[in-house]
Amino acid sequence: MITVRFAPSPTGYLHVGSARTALFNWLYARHEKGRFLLRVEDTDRKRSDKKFLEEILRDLRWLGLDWDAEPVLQSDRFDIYRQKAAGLVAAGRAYRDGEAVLFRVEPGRTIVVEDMIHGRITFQTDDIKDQVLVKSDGSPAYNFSCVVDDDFLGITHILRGDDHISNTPKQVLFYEALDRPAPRFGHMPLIMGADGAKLSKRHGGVAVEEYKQEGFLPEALANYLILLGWYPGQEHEVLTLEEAARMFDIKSMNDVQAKFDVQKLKWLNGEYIMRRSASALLPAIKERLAAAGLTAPSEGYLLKVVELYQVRIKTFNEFLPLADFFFRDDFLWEEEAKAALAKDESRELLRLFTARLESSGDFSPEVIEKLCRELAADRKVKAAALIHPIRAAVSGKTRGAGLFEIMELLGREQVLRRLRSAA
RNA sequence: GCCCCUGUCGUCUAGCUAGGUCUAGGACAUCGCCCUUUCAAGGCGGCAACACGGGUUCAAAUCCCGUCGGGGGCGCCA
Repeated sequence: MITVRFAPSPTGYLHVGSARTALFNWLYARHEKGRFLLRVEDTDRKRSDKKFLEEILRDLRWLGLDWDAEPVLQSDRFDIYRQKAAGLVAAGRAYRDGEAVLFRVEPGRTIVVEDMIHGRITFQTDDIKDQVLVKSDGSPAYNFSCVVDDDFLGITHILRGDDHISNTPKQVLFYEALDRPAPRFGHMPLIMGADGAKLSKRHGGVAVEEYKQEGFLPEALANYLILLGWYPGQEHEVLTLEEAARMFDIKSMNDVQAKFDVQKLKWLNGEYIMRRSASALLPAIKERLAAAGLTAPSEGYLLKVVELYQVRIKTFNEFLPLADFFFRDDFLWEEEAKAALAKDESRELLRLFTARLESSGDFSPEVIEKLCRELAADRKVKAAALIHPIRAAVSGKTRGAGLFEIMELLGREQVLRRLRSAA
């Protein structure tokens, strides 16, 4: 059985690149019916914070990941590392330099790593200097604690970022000195920003949390992230984690760095939003309403609004700017909407329409539309010439859901009030 | 400076392991048309790539070499 791990360092938020690493490890474990473990690399006590760890775990769960054992903390295992290091000193493989312990790297050797993603990679020990095992303050150096713990946890496969490639020969040397079998390694290319530079804030966010706040669905983010470096095949781009786990094949992972494309993420998110039932979208929408200090008149009302708009938004944050008028009278007016009411003829049409609407007892979309088209015909103008001003008066927007459905939802009183004040 | 990874449309990629079926396929983005009260959604269509230079071969996106480009590493950070 295979065992893999994700080893976050609790010194900050969960980076989307790290999230992708975690995702692929999870995918591999689930596909192989193996185990997925978490190890917390909190050896730097000054920078590590329990709060960060909790956030990271929360974000991993949010993405849909689960793990098979309680996370192991490296800060609990300092004695072990020191013991192992002392053992290497006793065996003559390491030496003390003050309080620190250094590993002696034998020159003139070639280290060959059969990488699961890149294939064979060779290194020369001449390029590697002696390695710190234990620092002067007694804490373990990264590569050493990493090896000790991966061995302790029974890790069989290490899937990590390309930035760890140069750590690999050092770690291989440690396994050898410890007389322990080394796991298989697989290094996946890093994600870059749209301009090819390191992914940063200006590319649209680096933290998983930021995407959550932007209004992305975890399923969409996870889906997008696994598409960066792995191709499930045509017709299979939109898939759940479970489907991905079933189809996953580490041999088909790409060995080329990929650029993070927010456009495609948005498209995917839009796909998820539009395919989901409106009621499933309610919690996220309610959050946005609450943040703006708004409330919906009723659950049923909100549900209908969402049904009307879920096909038109790519993220949840796009909802309110488009649909605020359903929840407040002081809604946002687009400049183009104001322009639609600027002409005297437009307001004249609006007044005539308002009068006809007032005298109608029925307020169904069909009747409103009939009234609208009749008036247009009577005045010998195109229906659009009337519809646009009405939309503007009622919503302050030039775009949105079908006007007659909007009006029915808003209700007779509210619509008439807005029409009168706009005319 | 040294070491390592890598180079197919703007982006993600299929194809490369076993060279011909590739006038290089799909998706996102973009452009146009249809639908239509608008915006979406949907349908149809267009634009768009084998980094460059050598070599091997009857034949190269696919194999080999070099150049150039992108990225990572060389911490008592992780």
